[in-house]
Amino acid sequence: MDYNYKDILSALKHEGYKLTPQRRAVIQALHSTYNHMTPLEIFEKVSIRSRNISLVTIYRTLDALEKAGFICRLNLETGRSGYLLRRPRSHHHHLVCSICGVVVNIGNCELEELEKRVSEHTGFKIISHTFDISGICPECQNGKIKTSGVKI
Amino acid sequence: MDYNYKDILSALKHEGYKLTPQRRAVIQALHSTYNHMTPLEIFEKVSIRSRNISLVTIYRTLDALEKAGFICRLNLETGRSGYLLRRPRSHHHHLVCSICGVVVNIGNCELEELEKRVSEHTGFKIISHTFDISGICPECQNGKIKTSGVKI
DNA sequence: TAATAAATGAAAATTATTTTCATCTATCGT
DNA sequence: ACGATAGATGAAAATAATTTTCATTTATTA
Repeated sequence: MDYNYKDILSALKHEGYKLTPQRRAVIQALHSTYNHMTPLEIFEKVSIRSRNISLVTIYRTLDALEKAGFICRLNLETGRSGYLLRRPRSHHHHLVCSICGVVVNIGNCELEELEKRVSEHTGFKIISHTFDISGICPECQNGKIKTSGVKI
Repeated sequence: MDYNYKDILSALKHEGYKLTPQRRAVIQALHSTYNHMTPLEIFEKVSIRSRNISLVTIYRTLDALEKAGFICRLNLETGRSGYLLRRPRSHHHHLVCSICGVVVNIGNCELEELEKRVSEHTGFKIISHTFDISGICPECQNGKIKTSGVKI
């Protein structure tokens, strides 16, 4: 089950956040695509419609949304951060195309068993794992130039 | 099999890099610990012995060493980069303590099978994967404050 | 509708990293 | 050992991402 726009608004409100036009705009932007966006990209996207938002607010909103668990943060190869709506809500990983940046989710994470063995072997108390795969998506393999998202 | 100081020097030379005192110092610093270090930390460590190195050179040397495959780069939780000598040379992953930063290697990567399934399912040509686990090491679970490395 | 805690924007501050360019030096052929 | 030279270095500036500060505004709730 994915989060939708209304889900997020009411959940945020329930957690004590105020529903400002800026926050609505950021959530809407994230909700409108399946691709990851950097804070700057979100800023640019949101700014097309209304001039009433600053990049700082984007950063702050993304922090809040990430803490509240509504979005995923990607460590992009460039060292920057990319964000996308959490789809699905359950634990999953991301497959990111090195060329066009399209993101495909990988569900059915099968790493818990490995994680358990690692814990037993090292004595670490495991908090989390990240598993990101990069590769070339089918479209880019065919030489098409493409930058929009695809849902799988 | 790990890389050692001499291995790296001769391999670098063989690849056309000049063996400058600065590069020797960076390699030595990386070789002296099993923990990851940021470029700044390496700079500070190296600067204790000699004043003859600039942070820029650290960055450039790390780039070269990473391209040549002698060191691993970690995407730290802070969004910064941490570097450590490639030990062992073979494919492996890192378990990083969220508190003290100690790094433990995880060999016998068992993700190739998963990677293959992902490739078949999505049509992506897989280039690489990252799998990083964070947790609390045994020492930090016991409340000890500790910042030095441990080899496992 | 008023009170107020939280959110915002503008600007500056911080921090990481890269680039530019003049100078220097490790290496190689003699 | 010596000189030529491609490559390496350092200083400073440029770039870029992110965070902080603080005065002002606003969504919420009584």
